[in-house]
Amino acid sequence: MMEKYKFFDLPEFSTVKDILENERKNYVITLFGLCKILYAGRASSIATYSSRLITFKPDGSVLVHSNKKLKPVNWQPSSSEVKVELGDELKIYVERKRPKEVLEILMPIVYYLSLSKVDEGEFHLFGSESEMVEEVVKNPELISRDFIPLEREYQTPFGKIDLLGVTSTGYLVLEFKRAQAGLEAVSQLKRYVDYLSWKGEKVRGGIVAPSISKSALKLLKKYELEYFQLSPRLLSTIRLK
Amino acid sequence: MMEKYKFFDLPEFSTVKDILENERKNYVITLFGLCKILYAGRASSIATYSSRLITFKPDGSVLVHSNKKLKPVNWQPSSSEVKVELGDELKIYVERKRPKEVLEILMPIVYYLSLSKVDEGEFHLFGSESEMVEEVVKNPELISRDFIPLEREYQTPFGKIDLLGVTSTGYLVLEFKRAQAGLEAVSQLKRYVDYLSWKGEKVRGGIVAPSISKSALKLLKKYELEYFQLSPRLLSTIRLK
DNA sequence: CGTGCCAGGTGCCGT
DNA sequence: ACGGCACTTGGCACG
Repeated sequence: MMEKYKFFDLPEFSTVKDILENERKNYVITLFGLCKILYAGRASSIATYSSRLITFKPDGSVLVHSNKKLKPVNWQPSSSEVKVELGDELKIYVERKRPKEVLEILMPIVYYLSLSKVDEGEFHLFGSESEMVEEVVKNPELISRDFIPLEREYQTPFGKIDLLGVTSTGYLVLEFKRAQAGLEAVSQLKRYVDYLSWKGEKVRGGIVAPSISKSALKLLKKYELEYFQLSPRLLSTIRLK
Repeated sequence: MMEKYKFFDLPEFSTVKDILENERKNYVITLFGLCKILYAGRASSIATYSSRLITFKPDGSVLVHSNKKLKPVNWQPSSSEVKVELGDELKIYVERKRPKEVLEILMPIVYYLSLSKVDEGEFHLFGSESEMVEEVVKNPELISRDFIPLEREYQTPFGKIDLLGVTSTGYLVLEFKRAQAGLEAVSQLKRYVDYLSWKGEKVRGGIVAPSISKSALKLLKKYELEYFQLSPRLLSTIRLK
């Protein structure tokens, strides 16, 4: 019977190697120790010797955390291979095939190692962009009296339109944003509208978002596009105090 | 003298509360246990009871990890406040002021708690977009014989231009990408070129990137923009085998 | 597998 | 603080 968790105080390098090689698929493994880290792949980086927390997940993901922020200092996405070499320092290589990337972790000392039987669990998120689209499809009058939705995720050679519909004046392209729309949202919408125009269609375009930045609104008007205010619906049972 | 690390096997709720309240600024604290998680803020979510790893950093960031992927299931960015309530379950509230967001962690059991004195360390990254711009500024002939760089990060009302320069035919707007350029890059460039055109300037635009997607290239040509192939330089001492 | 794009994106730097 | 934008973006869905 596999244990739920285990802790090794000042483990020998050989113990760390053994565990990383044989238990990596069964447990989330956390190392705390001094480490220097070299990364080479899409970019390259050096993190000088410092004490950090390193986490290995069963799917091959690796995270190296400092004492600040959410993002790891270095990392390797899932389906990475782990190799360990013994020596004066413990050397851990984490390699990814495509794109080819290598993470090299050098550890003169490992203060502790822990094994944790972590589960996946169920997870539900509310308030996504696609939920906004659904709401408009169900209640097209949120956009205008004469709006008729035609197709979600309408494919063009230059990206897909969140929601394509028609009004009395022709096609209406809608681009949804769950948070405030910025310049990028306007440029994206413009790209889709341009495409339909090139095809000779009569077409309008609109951003659907809870808010829009001032410069985005200015650009929107320059391009003769429109803005429709709509917020994502959060789960009613979860409320801020 | 503060210890480098510490481990608590099956800690009492009161111990967890005490440590979270008094040592949070000094150590990275890791909890392993069963937990259910409610999140409400920009969106809302529910993660049902499951064993997960929870990390509290001194700056207030909190990460809840499952056994898969790089990204935490739930999280809270730095400068969040932590409150702990005792009861049948341990209740941990992590609150953020702006935007107002709450993370509620319910734990019927904590298998272990660990304290780790994690440091920040030095970090250097090579191969960023700004390094590509620097290279072109130093060697403008990488673009063309007659290209003269004028200004980096040139501000327009519709975003900033990575590098603005002139050639014998007028202005040249350059948009850099460290990885393959896609449709978004082209739309972004078009936005800047449009702006200078509206101002009545004679202007060309180009993407500078190691590669460009097929559809992006097609769009680029539709818009009469250009593509210049250039890769970011990685650190020479770090090489893939 | 390439390509597009959303994300509770995060983080950084500017006004 | 607001806003624009890069990021080893990560992650997913779809051709």
